[in-house]
Amino acid sequence: MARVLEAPDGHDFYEVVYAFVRRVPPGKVVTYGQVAEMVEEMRLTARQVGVAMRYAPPDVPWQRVVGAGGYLPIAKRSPEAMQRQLALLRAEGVPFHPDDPYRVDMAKAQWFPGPSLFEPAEETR
DNA sequence: AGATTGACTGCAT
DNA sequence: CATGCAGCCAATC
Repeated sequence: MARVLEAPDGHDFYEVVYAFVRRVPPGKVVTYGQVAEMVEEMRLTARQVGVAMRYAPPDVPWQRVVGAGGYLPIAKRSPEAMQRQLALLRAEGVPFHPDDPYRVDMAKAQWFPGPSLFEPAEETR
C-alpha cells in the first residue's frame, strides 16, 4: 500500500524550499531539480522538493515548480493535479510549446533567483 | 536497523 | 520517441 508521508512540522528544509518558491513571480517557473540546487547546502534532491510541494501551504505557488525540460512529472502520479497545475499556469500566462500544450517553454518561462535566495529577483535575460 | 515510498532526473534500451 | 531503471534523501513502518 502506498503510504502517505506526514506533513512536515515546519522547522526543516521544507520551510527553506517554501520561502524560495514563494519568490517565483507569476508567469515564471522553476524546476524541482533547480530548487534542489538552490538549497544545495541542505543536500536536497528533486524528489524531496516534490514532497515539499505536495504538502505546500496555501500561500506557496506550487504550480510554478515543474519538471526538468518543462514537463509536468506529476502527470504520472496524479492526472487531476496535473490538470489543475496546467490551468493555473495558463491563467498566469506561462508560455507553452506551440506543438506541445503540456510542456512549458522553459526558454521563456524559467526563473532564476538573485545571488541570495532571499534577494529580490534579478533581471533575467 | 532494514525496507519501502515519493509533485524527480538522467542515462540506457 | 516511449519505457525502464538506478540513484537521490528524508520520512515511515
